[in-house]
Amino acid sequence: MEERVLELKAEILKALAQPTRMKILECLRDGEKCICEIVPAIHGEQSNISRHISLMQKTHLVSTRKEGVRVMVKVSDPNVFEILDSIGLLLKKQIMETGKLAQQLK
Amino acid sequence: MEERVLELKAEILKALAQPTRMKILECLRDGEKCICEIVPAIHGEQSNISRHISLMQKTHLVSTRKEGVRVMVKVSDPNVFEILDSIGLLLKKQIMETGKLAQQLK
DNA sequence: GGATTATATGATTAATGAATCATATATGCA
DNA sequence: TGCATATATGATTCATTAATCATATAATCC
Repeated sequence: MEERVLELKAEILKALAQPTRMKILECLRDGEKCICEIVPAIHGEQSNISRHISLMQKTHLVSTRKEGVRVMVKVSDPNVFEILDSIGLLLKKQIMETGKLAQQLK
Repeated sequence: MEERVLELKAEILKALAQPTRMKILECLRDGEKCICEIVPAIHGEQSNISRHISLMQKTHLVSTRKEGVRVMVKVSDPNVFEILDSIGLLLKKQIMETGKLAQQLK
């Protein structure tokens, strides 16, 4: 596979691979939300959330539009949720097979 | 979602989100391979590949078994490939919609 | 036993990432 | 105009990561 394509795929995966960003995405499952709603919903810091959203925008995971002072955010492609769900299933299987949650594995 | 589950999901995604590791996984699409085959196949450094495989083993993406001196590696769950493929599709759509590859976006 | 091959690991370096605080910008409203 | 609210961003700190070199361990074969 082309190196550049590999890097782009890795970039998308990296953008998904962070708890705070996953929280933001989960928070957007039920559609577009304003940043000022997301911040309290996930108990985050405004500046931190702002950076995470900006990062996900650069990787095209989310898109934004201004509405007055507010910035509305939505997930660009519903497949993002499918991917997150697949990871969830994978984890569930791992837990059943290895007892992952019980262990204190890092 | 539970914090611990989020972290585990993020860990899996992080383990996927690295070009060298993705190369190793792609290399394993056609089944189990010995590390000494993987190293030249992806033009990698032995010690580096060793660490990457060890990391993917900890996150249960791959499993290994010894066969003499050699260590045979395989992907633990075929869903891993499905997830990689989904990312590929997502990227393809992004490229069509945004011209990602053309841009010099980081 | 000694050489060879395969793999793992300690130590180091350089790069990147996340969080935080303080502050800047921008929009809307009294 | 001035204030309040929403968001972005510079600077900093701390932690994590990937790669590399050198070396250690382990299995096989002569």
